[in-house]
Amino acid sequence: MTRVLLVEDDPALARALALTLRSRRYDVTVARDGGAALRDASSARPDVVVLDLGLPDVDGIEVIRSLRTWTQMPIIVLSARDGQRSKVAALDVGADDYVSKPFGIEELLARLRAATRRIAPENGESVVIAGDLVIDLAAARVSRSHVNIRLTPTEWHLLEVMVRRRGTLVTRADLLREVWGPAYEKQTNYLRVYLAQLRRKLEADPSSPRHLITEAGLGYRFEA
Amino acid sequence: MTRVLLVEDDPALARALALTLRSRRYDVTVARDGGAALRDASSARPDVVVLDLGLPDVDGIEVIRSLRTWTQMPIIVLSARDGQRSKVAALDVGADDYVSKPFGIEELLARLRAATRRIAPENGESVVIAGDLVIDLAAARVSRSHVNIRLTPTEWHLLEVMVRRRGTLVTRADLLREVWGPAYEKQTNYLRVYLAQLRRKLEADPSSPRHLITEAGLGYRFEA
DNA sequence: CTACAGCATCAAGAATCCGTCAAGGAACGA
DNA sequence: TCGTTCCTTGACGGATTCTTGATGCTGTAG
Repeated sequence: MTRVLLVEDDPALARALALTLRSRRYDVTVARDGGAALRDASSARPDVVVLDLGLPDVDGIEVIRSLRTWTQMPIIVLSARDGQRSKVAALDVGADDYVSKPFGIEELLARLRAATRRIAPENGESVVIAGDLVIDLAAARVSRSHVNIRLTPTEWHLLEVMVRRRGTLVTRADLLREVWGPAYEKQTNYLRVYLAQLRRKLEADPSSPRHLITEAGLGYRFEA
Repeated sequence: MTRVLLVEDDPALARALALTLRSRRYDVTVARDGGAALRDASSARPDVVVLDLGLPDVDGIEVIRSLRTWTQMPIIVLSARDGQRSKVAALDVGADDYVSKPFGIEELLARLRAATRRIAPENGESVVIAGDLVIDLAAARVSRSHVNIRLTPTEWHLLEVMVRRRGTLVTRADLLREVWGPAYEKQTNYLRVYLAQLRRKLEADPSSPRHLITEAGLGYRFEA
């Protein structure tokens, strides 16, 4: 289910939009101001952000800028202002799309579909095979020698990030940011603990891993 | 330079847009109808398509659909029709963005920037080949004669800086500043130690290096 | 021929990083 | 409510990496 973070200060509009989106099977979180938006973006880990530029506390442009310091998640901007200026500014600091009020709900839905479609085909093939491991990214399943393996949510999230970038180095900061959020970039001990757990579950010989490789001082790498 | 395929049947508008885009250092190809658009998209290999929906021969929606059968290049739709329907239809068959006429040129430029920013990280040609050395800057890997080589963080950082500026001299101060920080600009002995280590790991004959060249009195240079 | 400067090499102690274990606490479902 | 699962946190030994100083090499100038 696609997770949407809706940032909207007008309670009536927020309610209406959330209702419609939920009826289309989106998982919606609502934030009422910029502060809450930044907090929720890092805690709820949405797939897309729908952001109203007119917020009570901080400028919407600033919210976009803050988000873009640590994440590439798609941001769709809503705005009553019809001026070119805010439109250009929003897109330039990293927004992906812009919808002017008044807008039809169908247009917003179409843009949501377009935004999520863009992030979906990150790696086309969703089943990755590495030795006797089979990792299905779409279905969120892992098996070893045809036996299903249970992973906790955090374990899975970590594995997913590494597998999507298989073959390449993923820095510790990248992993921590992706899985735990930008506030945890320094908690490298989390990685130690979870990598050990993943290795115990996935590797034939956890003490000499063949897939979950440590790049000392830099980060980790998933090898197929 | 970013290549733009502009699909626009109105000659006046096409001229005006092409002129503006070229003044902003885009490489513009103009197609006057849907057929030409499809042909040019496959021959000119643009980075982005700007497509007017109102074409003389085929429906713009069909053009998008055809393009999407073989390419994921960003498509920005222009349209005089202000109806929700064509907007939704265009986005749903795979357009990335939609701009309603009349639009400001600044808005189009902003959307172009947003579209190219999305594809940018894919294009980074990051593999450098130097003799039997293969250096993948994105994946942070080095191999010699197809054998993987382990580098420590500092070794890698140093090599990365030199490879990114391959062929040109990199002064000692530049290297020290990049890798160890501005406070270490005088610690030239670090360079001696680490260059020796890199040569031992990367060069066939470390005592007569072919890639990691010393420029006496100045600095070092990476040769491919 | 000798002195010297600049660079290469080597080795060893210091600092940092990694894997592992275990325990306490939070969240969740029955 | 209770029990289970999952997440967080701290500690420790061992391995890796960084730093530092000493020593060797080479070409140039006096």
